[in-house]
Amino acid sequence: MAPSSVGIKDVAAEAGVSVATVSRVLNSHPSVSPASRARVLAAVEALGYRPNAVARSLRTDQTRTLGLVISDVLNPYFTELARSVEEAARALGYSVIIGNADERPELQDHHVRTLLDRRIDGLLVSPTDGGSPLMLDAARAGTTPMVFVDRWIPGLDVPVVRSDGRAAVRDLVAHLHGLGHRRLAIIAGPAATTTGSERVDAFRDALHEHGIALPDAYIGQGDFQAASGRRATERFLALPEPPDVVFAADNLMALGALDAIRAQGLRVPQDIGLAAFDDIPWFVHTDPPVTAIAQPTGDLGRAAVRALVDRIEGRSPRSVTLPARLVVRRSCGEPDPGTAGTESPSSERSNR
Amino acid sequence: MAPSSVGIKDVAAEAGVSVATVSRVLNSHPSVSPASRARVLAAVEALGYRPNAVARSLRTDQTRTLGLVISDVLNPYFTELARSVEEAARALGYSVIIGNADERPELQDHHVRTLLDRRIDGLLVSPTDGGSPLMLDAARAGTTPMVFVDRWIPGLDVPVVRSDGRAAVRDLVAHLHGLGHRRLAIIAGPAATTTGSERVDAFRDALHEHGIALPDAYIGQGDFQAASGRRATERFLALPEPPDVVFAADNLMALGALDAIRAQGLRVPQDIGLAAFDDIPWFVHTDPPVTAIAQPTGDLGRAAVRALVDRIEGRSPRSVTLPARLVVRRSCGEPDPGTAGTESPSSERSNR
DNA sequence: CTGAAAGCGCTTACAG
DNA sequence: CTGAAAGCGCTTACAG
Repeated sequence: MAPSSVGIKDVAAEAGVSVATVSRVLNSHPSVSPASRARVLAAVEALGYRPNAVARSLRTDQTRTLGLVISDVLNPYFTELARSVEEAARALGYSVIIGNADERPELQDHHVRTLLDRRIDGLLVSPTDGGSPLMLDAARAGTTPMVFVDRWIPGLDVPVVRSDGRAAVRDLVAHLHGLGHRRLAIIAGPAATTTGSERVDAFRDALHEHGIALPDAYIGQGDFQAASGRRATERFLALPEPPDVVFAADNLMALGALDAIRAQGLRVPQDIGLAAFDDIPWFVHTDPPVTAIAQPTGDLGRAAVRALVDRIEGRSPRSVTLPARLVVRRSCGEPDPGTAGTESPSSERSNR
Repeated sequence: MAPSSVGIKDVAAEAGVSVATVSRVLNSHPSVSPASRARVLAAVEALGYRPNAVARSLRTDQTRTLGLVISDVLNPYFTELARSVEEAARALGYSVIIGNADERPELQDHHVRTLLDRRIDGLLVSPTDGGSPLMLDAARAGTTPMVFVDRWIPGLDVPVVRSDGRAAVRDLVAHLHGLGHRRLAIIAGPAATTTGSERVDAFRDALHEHGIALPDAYIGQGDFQAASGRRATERFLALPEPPDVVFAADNLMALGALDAIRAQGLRVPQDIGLAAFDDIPWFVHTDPPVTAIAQPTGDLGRAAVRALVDRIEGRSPRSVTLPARLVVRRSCGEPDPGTAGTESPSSERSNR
């Protein structure tokens, strides 16, 4: 039954010691006699006592809690990131509170504010925009240790844990070029986000290496969510010269692109090719399987937690950049037989 | 710069009033003179003061926070549920802390315990098992208001918000029967979970109405995660008489089933049909599009929050059961032309 | 090894 | 309308 209204005083009374002694036992302070310890433990057990974390936090000024503000929970990439963050944090004795920004700066700020008010020990953020005043203030004040993950805000003294997709994008463009595609379009994320602008830049640069230009009409402005991918793709398809291939800067916009393509009764890759940034399990089973750039999501989450906890505990972590890699499937046309990068489903999901 | 170490005392000093007055202004207590209010507000602004939520919670004995323990974050169904829960909670002035059980009872208990220690105002749970001692204790003690969502634990005085899939399962079986399928198999969730057992029962009952039996060999034991769906399907395929159609009791096991089917080089629906409980955006684009039973996920989340907040505020909510519905696509064979239940992508995702 | 006491940052009767 | 003071449930020097 153990009514949770039991306090440390009740335990002290039951054990016949002072609350100080109870507290010491609970915090495994060395100087407690074995006898007292046993009595306290017995009382704790008997009463079903659980320390009030709120009171403890107020007193110790630490919550053993990390905040994680992600851009979009409906995005499997962030969901996987959140999972690995929670796991790594738990291993170090921290809880994590997740805030979902839904790609909306105001919602992001709402969560950051709430998290800060709760006095979390550290904050992991994947910023939805170029830096709201609140975010800039928080980062510059430095009161709460911060680390950026996936996306970041330039010019701030905050470690960044992310993956670099430049090489993979270059591989992708080489792959597309090899298949004979020349009209290549991209659905970009918001220019204010680092991943939004970087992926376009990397794409443009890679095209340039092949002597291909990236006309404005081939840059669709998306917001990393499905609906924007659909709209951008509709616009591409309405062009006098539609692209041969569309590269979606994240998996949700690729989903939207598939919606748009399907709505027009077109086929992938015969009528138009599709590739995506971020690889997810479903891409193996879409019609056709989608060629994608895979990030080492689990590693990113773990590295981010490590960096943040380093900061919290007074060490000075450095930024971490991990490589992404191209996974070729069939959505841009048949690759030459024997091309590397294809995979079996078992190898692909072995770590789930 | 507003160092966050500013406390209410600093504000009081700056405004030339007592901390009591500052507190009253912050909590919009009526009896404060306009002059004092203005001075306090100015001081708050000048110092960038933010109340310490930990201290406030300790004092008021409420955290304005809801806990949500879901079975698996990697499951898009729960992710969508979590999103709607957070949204509904936020509208009522509550934050929500999500705990991911990963379908593991110990992990579920870990999160429940942590949440209770943090003195959340209410707890929403989708139990991973039939009821751990901790969960039973918490529910019976009633110290923290609780509501079950999706799954529940029988015999407890805790409101349940869920969707009833019986009718939809019957529709599914009728659909399969109409297509000429007679050997129907199911990949079940853990028998200890309500959704695990209910879906098998509904399936068995529906088969019975058509004079079809459900042999043990056609019941694959899964755990709602992808790998188990793969294993169960491999076993089905190795049978002397493999089933015509496999019904996966959730979307992740359907993903696993697709993996297994693809690994054997078989085609859906020609070689074997597939249907799933839970509909997700990707099912429109898999090869082939997957026939699924859709739950009103957003409504469930909202209803769950409403019920929980009712409990917290002293009202007595009743349980809520919403219907699920069958969405026919092509993964079990071509439906007769003109059959209802098919849909366009736009109508389908109009609420995202 | 142990206990009395102060104090973490707030809120809220209570008295004026 | 306002302030002094108590107290939420803990932890932790301090003194013994």
